[in-house]
Formats: sequence, structure tokens, C-alpha cells
Amino acid sequence: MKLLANATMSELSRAYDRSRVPLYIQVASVMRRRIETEQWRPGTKIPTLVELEREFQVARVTVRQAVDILREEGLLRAQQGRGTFAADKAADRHWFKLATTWDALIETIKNNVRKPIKVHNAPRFPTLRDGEGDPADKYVFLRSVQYKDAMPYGIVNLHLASTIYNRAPNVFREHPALPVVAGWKNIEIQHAHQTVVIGSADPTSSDLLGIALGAPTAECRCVLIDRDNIAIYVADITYRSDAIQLHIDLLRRKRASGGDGVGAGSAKGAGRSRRRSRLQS
Amino acid sequence: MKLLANATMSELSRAYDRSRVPLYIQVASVMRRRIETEQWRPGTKIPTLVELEREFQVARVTVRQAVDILREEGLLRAQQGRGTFAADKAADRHWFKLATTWDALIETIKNNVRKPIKVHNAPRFPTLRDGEGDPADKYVFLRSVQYKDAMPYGIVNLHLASTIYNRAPNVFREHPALPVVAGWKNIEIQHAHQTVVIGSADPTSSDLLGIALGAPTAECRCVLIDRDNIAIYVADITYRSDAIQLHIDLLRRKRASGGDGVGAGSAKGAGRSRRRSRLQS
DNA sequence: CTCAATTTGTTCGTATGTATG
DNA sequence: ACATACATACGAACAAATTGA
Repeated sequence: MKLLANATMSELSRAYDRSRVPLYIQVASVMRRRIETEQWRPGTKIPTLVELEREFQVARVTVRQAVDILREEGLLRAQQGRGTFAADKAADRHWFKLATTWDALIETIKNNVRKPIKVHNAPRFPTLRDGEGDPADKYVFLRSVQYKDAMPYGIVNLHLASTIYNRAPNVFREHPALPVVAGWKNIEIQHAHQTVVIGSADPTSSDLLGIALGAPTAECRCVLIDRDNIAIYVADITYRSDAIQLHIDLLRRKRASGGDGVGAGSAKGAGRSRRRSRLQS
Repeated sequence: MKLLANATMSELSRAYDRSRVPLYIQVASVMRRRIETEQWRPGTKIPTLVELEREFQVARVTVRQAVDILREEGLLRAQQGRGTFAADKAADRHWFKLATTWDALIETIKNNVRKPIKVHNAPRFPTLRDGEGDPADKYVFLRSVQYKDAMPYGIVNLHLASTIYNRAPNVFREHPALPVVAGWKNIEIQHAHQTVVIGSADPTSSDLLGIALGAPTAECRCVLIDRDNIAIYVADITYRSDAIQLHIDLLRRKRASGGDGVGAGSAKGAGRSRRRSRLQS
């Protein structure tokens, strides 16, 4: 135990040199993580101020500042004379399962609670990389914010080929685009993929999602390419990092229905997946 | 353009209230992002200090501090009288493609450059969640760091069931475990999955990966469950967030598995996009 | 070559925030 | 709570390098 404490503090001070973020925020980050990972169990007493001072090698006031931050966040309750306690129930983070299959994606999007956002300075074209097909002649740009319980967790920036959009402008203004496109029999999708990287919130995202500037985000790009190799649907989606998770079933049964079987929906029960015949060429 | 600047700055100040991170670091974050996304093209002149002051609504000195950070990082060059310029070539980030299939995962791991780390205070058991099977009677804990060009990008914390480990202790000490286990015919894997969430660096990770405390990370958990529903392999892997990406083919064709696009290394050349229009956000 | 405009670099004074003991 | 030291942020003025007329 002593060993652990010593190791931790030397690592902290070294880490502090590397980071320019104020010390009490760093300490708060470490403590927040311990609460969220339930390393400090919900409802239980956390180490005393003196112990924390020693572990982090910081002054008492600095620990207190960190504690104050977490109190404001509702993760800690401090009680004079008794101690400081972790919140009773950890907030359910990572509740949103990013889709890893076509069917799951469609299903997910259907259930979206979204609000369209007006965009003034829309880029005319998406920036397409290798393997993302050729640009269409013209695109329509749509932006919307996704909500759960009035809490925004994602921003969708969509370039939709005008040829697609013009088939049903009113529908696209009201509903998520992907299920609509997917439902059309006469559109043949040659390729569809999704790419995820970790980014950080720019001013716009930070404002729309209510997170700090520079806070980590998941940046998903979803591209649909038609049989003429035209990128008809290019969505850049920015998620709050604490809202999402990604679950991949590594052993998808090959024997299940011609190898095309799609397992692993987004929810626990999973199992049931509808066939995807219409998109097959 | 004027509108954009105004919108950005009000958002920045609002965002600033939300975050306690020093202003010049926040400004640096936004600028870093612009360079990395090539919104500020490599080698070209970025806006003048005066323009940046106006856009971010901060004092000159604050902009300068932000510029200084990025100069140290090699992302900007400043020249008195001329201007400030973005670095010539953006670093290749997100080069490591996280595997999304079993075969790709095995292949990826085979190519790992890794260094085992001695662990003193190893947890005896992994904490298993719903759907992650039952714990084995006993585990061995192994930790290693993954490198690319002497740059650490991932930390593997592995709980390996002792029954597995004891079959070939020396092999497991020298080689990545997964390909070894996968190669054994007499082990039947009933279930294997990988979960990815975004986390932040604790003191240990921050030290081993050389990133700031609290910097975003990708936390991958990979679990193998045998036919008796025992979790024989439980790996918690922490990656630098800027090293990794995840690519999912949504329309998985039967034949496509050969070149599933999920390989270990090297981002292919450049990928200049033919049309560039910044996704303003 | 000089001049003026532009742009980065530096300094001062002041106020507030951060961290220690 | 206090005294101390240093970091952060502002505004403004000034200095130095570059460019083009």
C-alpha cells in the first residue's frame, strides 16, 4: 500500500511537468476517474484529506479545490467530522452504443430524438479521402443535434447528394436521412462504412454539446457510396465522449445465414436481426 | 466571415466559463485542431495575431502563449515581420486501425512491438461485467507496452486464466497471448468481444504513454469466453487517443474479409482530397 | 534606398488565480 | 485564515523584422 502511494505520487509529479493544466484540476480528474470506474465504490468513504495530500503530494488547499469541483458535479459529498463520500450511484455513462452493423445503424437512427439546426456558412462539399468515392455534383448540407432526456450528446453534419435530397426535401427536413435512403429500393449502395477517431471539441461543438472547449469527443464519419462510386451520403458526427461506447462481437458466426448475418445489435438482448436483402447488389 | 468570427468568439467565452483550463491552452487546442485537420493548410500563413486576438477575444499575450505551445510542438513556425505558418506536413495521426474482426485482431497483435512491464501490485481478478462470463479460479496478470518507432502508444493489462497460462508460461512471457491461444485447437472460444470507450489518462498511463494526465485515451476491453462460460482472457488496453482509429465496413460482404482494411500499421500515402471545403464548425 | 505598412516580438502595470506551508 | 510566490490574463505601448511601393 505504501509502495502504491509512492509510485502514484512520483508519477503524478512527472505527469504534472508535462501538463500545463492546473494541479487541482488534474487531481480532480484522477479522483473523478476513480469514482466513475467505481475504484471508489458508490456511497463509501474515500481517503481522508491527509491521505490524499500525501498520495498526490499536494497541499491541503489543492485537494480541497479538487474535492469542491467533484462536489459541484455531484460525485462527492463531504461531511464535516465524518469524511468525504462517493456519490451513491455513478451516472450511467457510455449508454449510447455506436452501431457496428448496417441494421443496427438504421435501427439506432430511427429512434433518434433530434433537432435540426440552421446553418449559415455551410461548406458546399465534403472533404473526401481515399476510399470515400467521388463527390456528387451538388450537395445539401444538414445539421442536427441529438438529444437524450434534453441532454445533447451528438451533432450531425450531413452532406447529402442533391439528387437524393430532391426526391423528398420535406421528408429529409423532418426525419433522419439514413433510414429514408435505406428504405428506397432503387438506390443501390455499393459501399458503406463508418470511421471513428477521438478528437476534441471546437467552439461550436463545445457550445452545442455543453462540454468544455477541447474536451474529448468521438468523431464518426459515415459514408455511403452508390454503384457509380459517388459519395451520396457523408455524415460527420461529433459525440460527447462520455456518452458513447462501441461494442464489437469478434466472433460473428460464419455459419449464420450465408456469412452475411449481422449479430450484435446495439442493446444487450441483441439476437434478432433483420435481413438486408435490398441492399445486396 | 465577420459573422463567423463573432459567432466563434462568443462561443469561446461561453465555453471558457464552463472549463477551468487556462485560456491560452484552450486557444492552443483550437488552433492545434485546425492544423491537424488541415483547415489551416500545411505550410501556409495563418491569420495574424491581431485577427486571432479578435476572433478569440483574448489579449495579444494570450494568443502568443498559445502560439508558443504549438511552436514547441513543431506545428507552427513564426517569423517576425512575415507571419506565422503552419507546419509543412501534418503528423500522421490515427495510424493504428483498431481491429473489428477476429482475424484482423490476431493479425494486428502478431505484428506488435511490445515490451513487458513488471507489475508489483497486480489485481488478482478482473472485474467482470454482465455478459463477460464467469471468473476463472485463478489468473495471471501481465502488462506490456506497445511501441511504434520507439513511441509508446498502448498499454496492455491482461488477466489470463492460470489454466491457460500454465500450458506454456515461457511462451506467454515472450509473446502476445492472443495469437497463441487462438492457435490452440483444443480451446473452444464460445464468445469474444471488444468494447471501446473514451477515457482519460491516469497517472500510470500518462507516465507510460508520455501524455498529459487526464489526456483522452481509448480504453479497449477484449474478453474471450470459453465453452464453460469462463472468461479466460480479459485484456484492458489503453491507447493514446491520437494514435488510433476505428474503421467499420457496414456492408460486410462474404468475400470482403480478405482485405477488410484492418491491418496493423502504416497509413497509406497522403490521401489528398480533390475538393477541399472546410467543414466549418 | 527610403518610407510606410504590416506583422511578430517584448515590456510594463495591474488584477486575479493557483499553490505552498 | 494568512503571507508568500508564481502563473494567468488583460490592455497598451514600443521594438524589430519583412515587404512592397
